[in-house]
Amino acid sequence: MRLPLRHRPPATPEPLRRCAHLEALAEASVGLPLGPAARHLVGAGGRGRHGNALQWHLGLDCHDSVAQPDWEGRIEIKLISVWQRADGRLACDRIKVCEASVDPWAKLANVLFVFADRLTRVVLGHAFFHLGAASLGRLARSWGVDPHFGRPDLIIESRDSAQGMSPAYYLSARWLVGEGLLPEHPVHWGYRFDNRWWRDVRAEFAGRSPLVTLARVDSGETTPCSRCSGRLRVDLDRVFEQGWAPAHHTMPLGDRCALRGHVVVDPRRLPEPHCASDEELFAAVEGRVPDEDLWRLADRVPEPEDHGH
DNA sequence: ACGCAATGCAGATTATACTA
DNA sequence: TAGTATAATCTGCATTGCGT
Repeated sequence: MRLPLRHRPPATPEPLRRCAHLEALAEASVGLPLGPAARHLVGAGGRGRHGNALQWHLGLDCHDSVAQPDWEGRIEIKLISVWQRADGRLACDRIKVCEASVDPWAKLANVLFVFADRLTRVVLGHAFFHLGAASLGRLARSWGVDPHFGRPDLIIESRDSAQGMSPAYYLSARWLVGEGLLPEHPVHWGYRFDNRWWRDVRAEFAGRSPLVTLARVDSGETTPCSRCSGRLRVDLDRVFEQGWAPAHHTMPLGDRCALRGHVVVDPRRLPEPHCASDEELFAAVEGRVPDEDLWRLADRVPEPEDHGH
């Protein structure tokens, strides 16, 4: 259920904060696959595991739900899962800001939003956001409007549980679009997402998510599996038209490929990685990066002398 | 009537506490 | 210390509702 906001919006915006080091990392994160780090990281929780993986790649520890912004106490980092709509524009879900006991206005004062593709978990881009006078004025309308019928962009929602409530602040997906954080025009990167198919496949394979494989041939009825010596039967016309298609793994079936759903994707929809080779990106998306080959973005981006604070 | 997008619920998973 | 039960967590997905 929805509740009234607990924190009154500030009368004046907080100052703009920036950091040249974080800007360099954000720029380098294009084409960063989050899957391997999410899988291998100890303590990376199920729901927030890709957000934790991003923080690890940026050189941070995975501490969640702290009142202070993630980066040097100045800038909050938020991972947004995105997917393509039918017309090629990007869409996203609403995001959690913080627990209802924490001041969301302070958290949102300066934010780095990082957008990752929902199907492949590859970073597509980012946006720095400052809650300045204009955007503060818009978001402040959420204070005082009816939580249900006023359609606020910042809400508190709590879930009934036996032990009481666990209320938290959330930002609507509408707000992210309205503030221009997602591109308004169709994009060439990322994939559509079919949640019905995703759910059915996960249900069929004991809750495990489908494995992603890149199409390596233009035509025919199968494409080779990069994890084993088998092949994937797939509608390649659909792959190159829609971006991806469900696939069936034929025998022989390697250990990693057994008991999993499969999807084949058009590799041309992956972004050009800024800080990795194409082969590193492909291996990560296809889930064939051994622990010892796991690399960290922060180790590849030199820290500038002047952070420009 | 149909397909897609907005909305809100709760499943799936991990963290923590507790027991043997 | 290992194993089991309970609590806490947030995003993924089902449903609703709208527009064509």
